[in-house]
Amino acid sequence: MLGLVDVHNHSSSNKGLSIRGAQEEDPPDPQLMRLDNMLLAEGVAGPEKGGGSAAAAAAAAASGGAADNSIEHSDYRAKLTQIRQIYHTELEKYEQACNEFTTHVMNLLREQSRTRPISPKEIERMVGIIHRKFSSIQMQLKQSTCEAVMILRSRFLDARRKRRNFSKQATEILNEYFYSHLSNPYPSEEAKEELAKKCSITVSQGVGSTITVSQVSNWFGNKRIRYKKNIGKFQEEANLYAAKTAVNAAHAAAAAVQNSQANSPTTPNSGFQMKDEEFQLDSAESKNTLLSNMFTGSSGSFNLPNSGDMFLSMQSLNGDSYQGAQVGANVQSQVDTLRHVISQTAGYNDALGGNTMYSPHGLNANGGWQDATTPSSVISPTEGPGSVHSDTSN
DNA sequence: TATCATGATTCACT
DNA sequence: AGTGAATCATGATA
Repeated sequence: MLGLVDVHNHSSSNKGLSIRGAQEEDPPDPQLMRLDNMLLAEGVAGPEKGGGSAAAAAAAAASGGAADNSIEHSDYRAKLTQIRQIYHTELEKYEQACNEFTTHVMNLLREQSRTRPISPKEIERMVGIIHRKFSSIQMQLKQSTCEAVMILRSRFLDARRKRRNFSKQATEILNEYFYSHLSNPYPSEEAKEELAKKCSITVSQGVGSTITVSQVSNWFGNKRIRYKKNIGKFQEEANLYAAKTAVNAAHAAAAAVQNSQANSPTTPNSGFQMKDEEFQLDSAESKNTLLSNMFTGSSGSFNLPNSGDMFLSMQSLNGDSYQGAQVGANVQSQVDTLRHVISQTAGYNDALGGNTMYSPHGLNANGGWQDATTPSSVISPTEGPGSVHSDTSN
């Protein structure tokens, strides 16, 4: 049985006086057994190595959570280690105190034995009392340790079982990504990690509140499905974020234009300018045609020498220069935003119940998102299933 | 307290 | 393994 104060091992200094018997007298306490078993199971008692990881894994398995538990695990382990340390420190203190007290009593008895006869039975009785007293103290320690572990564990589980809303900033970051990648809202593993990191940095939900990659995945899963289910409901939100990112895109593009003009002063007119007057076209249709031409129908598979250079990117889209290779993330985001902004300025009425302003260009006929890596997935910004430009023009 | 919003879970599918 | 869809469970709000 672990953790019981074994005075025998420490009482060699009690010359001549036997102090055995205390434990033999006590029947095994079932409650103490339970506490010991639990502490062992939780990795608080027992061998130091790997303490708590099994329990954390068990807790994770019990919660049925996804694979991305490393952060929670390390959190859990760290706290369990803390509890473990406190437990062992206290235990040691109690052992020491018990020994010291026993020694002290022994010395007293020894002194008394000069003036009166002291039977071994009396000594045993005294030692028994001391041991029982310290055992009960130990029991309390074990009990409170168990409680601490239970609390930690329940918190660990609750954090995953209970739903907690993300902070506004975190939701904003996720939404910004979603709406600026609306044509293909499937962040890569790296992007998810990046988002999780970004959200966790920005988030101030309190101690230990991080957003994990699986939470990002959950969020995008939910978002995609809910967006698709009721695009109209998300119109306003989409407009908001598109406008937001459009500002960034415009800034980036303006900077890019400046750059490129500095490099080549004789910019051809066919170049893409981030100015409204460049899009002074008659109808939404023509604007969308322009866009369709610009993107050659691809929802975003083009090769960029410099993903941040909007102007050069657009020029490189002419002809067959796009390769269907890796999408420049920044430009893709800007492209999505621009599509939205352009469709937004195409004369649709905001008052029309909201299912017209932001056409779900990223959705294909089956209601699924186009695969951005498939060059054949030609889709016009407003030619998706939710496209209602013909309706709204009436 | 009813209702909606939303994060998490489950399951089937590819 | 990643995703869509359905569903659950809880938080927020009117």
